[in-house]
Amino acid sequence: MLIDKSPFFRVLKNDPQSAARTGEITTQHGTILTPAFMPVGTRGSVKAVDPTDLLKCGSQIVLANAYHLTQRPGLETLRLFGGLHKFMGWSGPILTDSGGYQVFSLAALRKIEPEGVTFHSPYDGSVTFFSPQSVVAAQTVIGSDIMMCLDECPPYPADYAPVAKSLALTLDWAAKSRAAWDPNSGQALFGIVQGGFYPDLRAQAAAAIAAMDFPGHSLGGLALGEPEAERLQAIETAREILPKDKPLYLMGLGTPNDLIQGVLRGADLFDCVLPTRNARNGQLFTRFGRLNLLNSRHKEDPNPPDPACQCLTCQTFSRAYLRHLLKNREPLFSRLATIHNLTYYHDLLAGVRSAIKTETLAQYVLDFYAAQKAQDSPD
RNA sequence: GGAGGGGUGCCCGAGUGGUUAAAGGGAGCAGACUGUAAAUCUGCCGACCUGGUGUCUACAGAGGUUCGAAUCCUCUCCCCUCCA
Repeated sequence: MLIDKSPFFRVLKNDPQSAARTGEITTQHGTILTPAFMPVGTRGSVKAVDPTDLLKCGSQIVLANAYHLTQRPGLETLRLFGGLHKFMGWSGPILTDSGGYQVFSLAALRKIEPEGVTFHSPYDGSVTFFSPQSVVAAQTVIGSDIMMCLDECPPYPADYAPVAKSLALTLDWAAKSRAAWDPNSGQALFGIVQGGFYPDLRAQAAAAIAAMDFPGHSLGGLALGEPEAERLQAIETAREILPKDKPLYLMGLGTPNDLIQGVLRGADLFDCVLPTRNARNGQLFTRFGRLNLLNSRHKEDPNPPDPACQCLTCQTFSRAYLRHLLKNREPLFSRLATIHNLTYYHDLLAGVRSAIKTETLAQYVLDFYAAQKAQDSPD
């Protein structure tokens, strides 16, 4: 019997004036409307909120981290529970990062070799070796719907030669990851385009990754301190080379501005710790800029963080009360702030999807910046 | 009534003759945060003036010793513990 199998990715509509598009990614755990933002739940938990909160915020897919999960709780525990979905109580799609970012963020604790990376665990000091193959295997146990290749995320700034050398390693690992992946597993594997901010290296990376025929593509090594112009150039360079019938994921991005600029350059997926981390640190993203609830001017402010926001936090609580919770380290603050920031991020991209469909994206973007400018915003 | 201990900046708390406007916390104020070793980190934090090797005020109060005191001496006020 012939089964009509949905394609992994489908573009529903292209924006006539930019590279932006809206589409859908189909996984075994559900469909993701793109462009989409993925909240970061490194250890199988988006800090401060539970799966019910996530659904209410508009989260369609969450990100977890293969490196951290292998350290704790460990693959045996996850295997016992039948994968991360059941373990964490999230039945929607999951994307796992490989641990490539930890090659960057835990630079003092790892050693890179041609075959892989040796990490000294920040948890207990134990030593673990990660190869491209073992990382695919780990993500298979985790059961993520979208897996990432092990890569090396070079720091910024970096000279040409070391970036070129790093890229060669990442491309070698990508080929090995691709070979270790079972295309019929129901789990997708994305190749990662590195190359720093040298256009020829980015282009070379994009071409090489495209040739390996992954279900989707990621751009790594972004938002490491480089000027925005360089970041956007790197995205455009890769976008021109990568096939447009596959989803493009901008790893680690970003600010609301990064999301808009990414969308305009054809990005479909984003993830970033900013909405969740900054929430816990008292900073809320709103339609009119960032709001630091620590500031004393909110001490007696009866207004919600964002009057136009429909989230639980904005519908129920004042800035003054939220500031009170924050200053007294009440655990409730983290949840309420995270709910708001995630809702804002998801609303921003829901608006983008809608605007692309109605061919009003240009106006949507203009309105976004006009509103952001209404108050001081670092973006 | 007797014996002993103690009073330090908004709060707690180091410091027992000199580089002390006075460690360290906390509070307060501001900033940062981009594939999470982050409910974290950084800066400011006596007052004043144009941020300077500037002026003034300051370690319960008053007086004294000394070139120099939060630090030593005397008295006063207050607090705590134990014995009556």
